[in-house]
Amino acid sequence: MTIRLYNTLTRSKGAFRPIDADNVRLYVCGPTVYDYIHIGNGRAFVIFDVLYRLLRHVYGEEHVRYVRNITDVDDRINARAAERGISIRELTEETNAVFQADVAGLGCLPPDAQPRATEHIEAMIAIIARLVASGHAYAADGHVLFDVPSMPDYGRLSRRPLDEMLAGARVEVAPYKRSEMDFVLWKPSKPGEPSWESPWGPGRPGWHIECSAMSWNHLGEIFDIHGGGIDLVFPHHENEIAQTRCAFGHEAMANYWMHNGFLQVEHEKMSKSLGNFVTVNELLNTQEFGGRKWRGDTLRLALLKTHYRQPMDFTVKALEEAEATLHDWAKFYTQSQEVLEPSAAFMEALCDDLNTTEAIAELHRLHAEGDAAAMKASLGLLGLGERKVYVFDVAPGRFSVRGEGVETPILLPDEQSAKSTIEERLAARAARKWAESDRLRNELVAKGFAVMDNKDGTTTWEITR
RNA sequence: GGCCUCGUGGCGGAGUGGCUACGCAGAGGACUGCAAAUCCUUGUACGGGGGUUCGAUUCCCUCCGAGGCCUCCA
Repeated sequence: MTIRLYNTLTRSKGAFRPIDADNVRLYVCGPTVYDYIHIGNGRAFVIFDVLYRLLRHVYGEEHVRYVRNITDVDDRINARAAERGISIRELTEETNAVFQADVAGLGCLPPDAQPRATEHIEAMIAIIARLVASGHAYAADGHVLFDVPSMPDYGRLSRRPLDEMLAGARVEVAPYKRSEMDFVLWKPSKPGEPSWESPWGPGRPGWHIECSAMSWNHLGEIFDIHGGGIDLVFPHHENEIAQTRCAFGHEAMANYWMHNGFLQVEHEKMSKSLGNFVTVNELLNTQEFGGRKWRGDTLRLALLKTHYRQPMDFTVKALEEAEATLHDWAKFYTQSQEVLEPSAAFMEALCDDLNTTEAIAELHRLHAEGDAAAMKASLGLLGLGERKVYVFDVAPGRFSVRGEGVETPILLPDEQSAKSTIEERLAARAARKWAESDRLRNELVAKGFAVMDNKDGTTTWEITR
């Protein structure tokens, strides 16, 4: 099965051919752990998790290596730690712990490695040393800078010819730079800032060098796919490419560059000033967005309903739709214990540059056709399909649990009272006391149960949240 | 100013040179004490203008509109 991917390098979609099919390598830029990730970050991690799952499915679980870094040295981290009066270590540990919980909540598999920048300073220094030795970098005033004009095809990824960038530069140029485009590889630290020894004096790495060092250590000098948000194309990814290619002399750093589109919240750009900054943590654990907590799979489905390269609008309405869809699906697919292969149409959609939108349309078809086993397998590739539903059938004096997804009866605080309310309601219905029956039903609905009367005189109830 | 993306039915959102996207919402019906759930049926579309073509929503040009990047924000 051939996967086709859109490659930012070529601005076109083409067949994915790994360097080594027994060792398919994927690198994704992870978070800078100074604050909780927002839902836009979450979108990127969910998308590349789906890619990871697809690669594992096609090439075999043992033959795919996914690396997602943790950036734990950064000026924003220093600033935030000082602001909160805690140590940098405390801040990054706390933030990373929440990040891990967030991505797990979104149903993302743990990557094969999650390297930290602070553990790769030596590798960064090694790369910088190679760049200095080969004339692609120079030390000046305690800094080490990448000499951009030394790389003729700098700008290939973002399609910014060097001369145009120079002409259009609006940056105030530091005096020690030879060219205004040159970027920092190493810089001196102020007192109190994290600092490491280096051949150019004590200091800390620039931002871009971290990813070059970590991908090199964990995936090699050249690898298959590098992913991230579209805003990273320039300058971050462009600079990573410059560093890695000039240090190791290959034609590429990664053969395929994939970038996800931006996300808006309720038709507006997400920003702190607009007050619509939505974190994954608050979606999962608080009622701040839309007045309720959201399940991770609901967020995930909502994120995947839009193709990853498109800009998307994140709305309460979309979440409610996704939640209803998953509930319906779960009632269906939990009826099957079997897990077969994903359907051919589903695979075709996913292999076509991760067309999750079309893949989801196929899930609706499988649902309509009653193919629960194929649906479970297909859902699994999207990281969905783990939802349990609790469906109870009750006749006077008898409760039974229905649905293969239910191993043990649930233990909700309201469960006992729900049971007795349902018994009461059955009695009221038997006596044709409709007002009483409706009152009890409303009571149950308010508590989060759906109540459905069957033709045979029994009642079915479900937990809806 | 430079680079880039997008503009599809009430809403969300795929895709294609000629053939139903899909979902939600809506309408009608079956079922129900009433509901819910489920099932059946059903309507509405490709920003404007040119061009290429037997034929364009789908390719080209242009205009209008929305958005992103151009100093560390996914």
